[in-house]
Amino acid sequence: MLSKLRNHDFRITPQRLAVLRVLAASKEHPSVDGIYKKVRADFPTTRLTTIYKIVSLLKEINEVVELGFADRSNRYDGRTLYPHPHLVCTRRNKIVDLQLSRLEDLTNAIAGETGFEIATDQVNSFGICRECLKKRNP
Amino acid sequence: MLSKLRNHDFRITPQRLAVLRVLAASKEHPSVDGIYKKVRADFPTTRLTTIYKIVSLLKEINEVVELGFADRSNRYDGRTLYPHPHLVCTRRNKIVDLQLSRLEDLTNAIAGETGFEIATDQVNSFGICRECLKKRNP
DNA sequence: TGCCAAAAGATAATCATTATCAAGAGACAA
DNA sequence: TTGTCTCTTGATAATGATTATCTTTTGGCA
Repeated sequence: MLSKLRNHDFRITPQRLAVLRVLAASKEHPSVDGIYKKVRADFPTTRLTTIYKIVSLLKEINEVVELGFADRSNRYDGRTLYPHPHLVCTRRNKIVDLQLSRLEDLTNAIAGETGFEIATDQVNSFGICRECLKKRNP
Repeated sequence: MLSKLRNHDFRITPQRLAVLRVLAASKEHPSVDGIYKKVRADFPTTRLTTIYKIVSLLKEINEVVELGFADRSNRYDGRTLYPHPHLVCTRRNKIVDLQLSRLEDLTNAIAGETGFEIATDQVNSFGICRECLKKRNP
């Protein structure tokens, strides 16, 4: 993953490595602030503004996928680098990845019907996950 | 549409009527600021903060659907009051509605496979629309 | 017509994100 | 290994959308 940084003539810094490490280890789609808090555990001098710059950089070279929501709580996925559906549990505020081949079919159908050249997709479902449903209805 | 306002014991004000009128007439999914500018044409004393309150109210009673994007440019749809896919042309920054029965199938499939109780969906595709493609490749 | 709760207006605060610029540090050459 | 140069970080301020607070106004009903 840092080979991509090298290829683009970006310098390898401890902060960038730390962000990459956090992203690679985070299944929960952290926010910029979430990444920041984890990076600070190892590098207490790091500033939030630096995390923003690194994330923005990774976005540019497609090493991270940005998930945007209406409440402007952007989250980042550094593990699955192509568009894929997400399930958002609104009770726990948890985001789960979803592998769904049908998404590709859907995208192709949309492109075919409309003549759109589709660059990326955003497919999110909001609701309550199985675990939370169980807790409510024992 | 204002019957819904009455049902909820909300007062009918000129500003609310104006916002409803703008939403009903707008196919282009305006932002809060866009609504504001149009309302001001008729009611120059209206403030942006008022539009925010009205839109937030309409969101609560499901008279408007909020479309959230990663660049936190929220847009509002007052014409199609159930979740539906959108096509975003990133060149013109235009948003087009999409009628697609497959979306319901997709939602049902997701719910079935994961045990999620899905409340709402967000399906957006980003790319370049047919018209813009034509302009680029004459 | 008058009352009163609700809504609009005015203003300030908040919060995520971006911009600016000086200080610090990768990476490469000598 | 050191020096240098440019890119990156850190520190700080600015921006822009949204929300909160409080006062004034007004819709709806007696």
